[in-house]
Amino acid sequence: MITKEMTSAVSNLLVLSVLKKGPGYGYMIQREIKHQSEGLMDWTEGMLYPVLHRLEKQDMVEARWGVAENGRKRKYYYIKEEGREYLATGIDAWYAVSDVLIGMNEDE
Amino acid sequence: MITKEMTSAVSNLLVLSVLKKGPGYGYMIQREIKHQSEGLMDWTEGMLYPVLHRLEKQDMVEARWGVAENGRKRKYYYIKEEGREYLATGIDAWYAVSDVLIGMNEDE
DNA sequence: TGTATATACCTTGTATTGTTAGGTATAAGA
DNA sequence: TCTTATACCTAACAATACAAGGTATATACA
Repeated sequence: MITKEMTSAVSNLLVLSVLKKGPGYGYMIQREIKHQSEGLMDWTEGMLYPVLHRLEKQDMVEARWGVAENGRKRKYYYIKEEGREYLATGIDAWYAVSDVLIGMNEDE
Repeated sequence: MITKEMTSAVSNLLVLSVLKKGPGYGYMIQREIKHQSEGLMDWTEGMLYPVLHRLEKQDMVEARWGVAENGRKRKYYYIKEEGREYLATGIDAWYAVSDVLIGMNEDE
């Protein structure tokens, strides 16, 4: 029961987490997140592409059209320094929120 | 740097976490969350009250007008069984998402 | 050859919701 | 008296997940 709000909260972070390890393109990122989450997070394209476009507009990633081995066109995304910083601070923030949630629920 | 999306993702859970320990009213819930988060989460009223009204409409809490010791009117909220269940599954989901995020960032 | 599936990109409309900015009212303290 | 804290509320705006649509090419299979 991953709420859409939780999805929203981590979408940027998960995409950047993928790109941190190397360039990626939309379809590949979608499958990678699905794989890494063991099917828990299976984003629609209407979810994925706007995220990528937003990250690009915010200068966290850079997009370049490229060609795959099979000749198919692909838009590759590369993480930028700002993206790395955003990811690092975002993960810290996630931990901070987690701590609050856990702290308020551990003592019965 | 808690994003608004993260706030959105835990707002229900934090309010229910407070009410799990006993009845509460708006202003008290707001301060309690601010206190428990050490100031990290300081919600505006325009944020808090819609959350409470939503939880009520979704039958996760019950609201009853009451009177404080000083004679001031207060709207007290009581968690319902559905609220407890939502909280439990919500926390599980939060852990699951956390695991994915951590898993994608631990191996360098 | 035809066709279904996987790959690969995109946008638009709808509903939800955080934020900002307002409003009302009472109790306590200076 | 006046300010601050307490205590509730709503409306307008902007951001965004999701559903549903669109286009196009490569591959596998009948």
